[in-house]
Amino acid sequence: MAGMATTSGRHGGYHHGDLRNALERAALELVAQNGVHGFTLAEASRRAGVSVAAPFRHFASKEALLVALALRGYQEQERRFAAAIVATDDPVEQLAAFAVAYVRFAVEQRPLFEINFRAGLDKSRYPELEAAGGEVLRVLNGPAGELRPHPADALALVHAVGAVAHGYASFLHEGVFGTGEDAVARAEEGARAAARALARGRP
Amino acid sequence: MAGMATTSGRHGGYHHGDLRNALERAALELVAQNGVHGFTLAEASRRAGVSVAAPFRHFASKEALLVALALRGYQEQERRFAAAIVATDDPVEQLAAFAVAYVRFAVEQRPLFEINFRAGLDKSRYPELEAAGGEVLRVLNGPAGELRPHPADALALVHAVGAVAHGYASFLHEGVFGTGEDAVARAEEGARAAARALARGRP
DNA sequence: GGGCTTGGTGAACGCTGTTAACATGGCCGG
DNA sequence: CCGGCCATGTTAACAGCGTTCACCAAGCCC
Repeated sequence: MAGMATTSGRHGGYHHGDLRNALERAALELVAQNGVHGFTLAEASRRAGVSVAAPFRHFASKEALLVALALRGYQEQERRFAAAIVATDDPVEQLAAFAVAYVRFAVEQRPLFEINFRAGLDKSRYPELEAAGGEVLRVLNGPAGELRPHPADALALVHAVGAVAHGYASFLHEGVFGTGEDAVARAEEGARAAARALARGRP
Repeated sequence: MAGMATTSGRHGGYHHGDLRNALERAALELVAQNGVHGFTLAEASRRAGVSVAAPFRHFASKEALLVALALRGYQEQERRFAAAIVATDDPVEQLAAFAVAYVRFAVEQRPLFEINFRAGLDKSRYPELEAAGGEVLRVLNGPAGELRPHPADALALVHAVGAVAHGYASFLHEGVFGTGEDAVARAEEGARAAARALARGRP
């Protein structure tokens, strides 16, 4: 179904009608299959049923397509983190839920996670990325941040929990915990336990 | 000096004499400048003063060159982690030193760090990598591991500290802590504090 | 000193990203 | 209703990349 040129059938011929989205979806498929370095604009064009030059009507470059997806990745992180945090009032459990949500995002949206952290996108050349990344942090701790207790070192704590969750996610993808659902569970449990330990172990 | 064809001058002409090492050094330079995705075998060949086909006498593919460097990266991690751990007998401080060493490795050997974790090398297709990665863990905790107290959950603790250190290193490279020496110090300090909190916060 | 092995060369292939010139067709004003 | 415009497709071309192949140079060993 991904090889069809159109989704609604209205634009049968010369014009695709929804190429931008079709390219983004094809890109995610390719990243899922071959990793971010194995994604190719030409192959994405083929899957969308379009010539290799067509994508440049919608994206300035291959990198720009990845940037668009990276933005979606940051938004998705934001959404998931916010949902995790409002689920409880206990600040320790908020951090634990944040850590678990981080690992789940890396697992369930692996292509987005890879694009965000392994595509080598130069944030200084794409200020939109910088902004989106900051936005994610702001959800956790900022002016009107969502975390309840707001101690003075809340930012440092969020950094520490984010770091440990990121590490578990990376190690999971690296195969350190093995493969399969067991490995995912180990990573989630490790991240949760580490978040609690960090939240309590800070004087 | 990296542009010269020979290092010792003995092989002036047709044969390079030390091409394998020259290519590895050129590759590290390129990764340092352009990131792992911006490294090009052709450019490395040019810097070594050799034709683009020459590298294939020493490496089966571009990926194989990266694998060779990844092995060096794992060895370097091993060396640094072992040194950090023998510096003290206090198990908590051993873990803290390990975390700091992890961040320092990422900073001082950034190209190796990037090749290890961002090159997208398929460990299942390069068992040597799998083995080298396991070796690093063995230094920290294994049969005859170096960590002193060896509680039952020592492996989980090493995973947690490794994860948080990896996260701090990644966030540092991502620019989360800003740029410059201050950012490095913040990452090191965060990793050290987190390691201590984890080491103590585990019942 | 002749031949084998190691390690270079140059040309060629197909694939990639990217650009330029041209084609199509949906839509909007007359 | 229709003619033209603009967004969005096409084809053709280019340079750079990884990789292979046939050929060549030179150090080495008997």
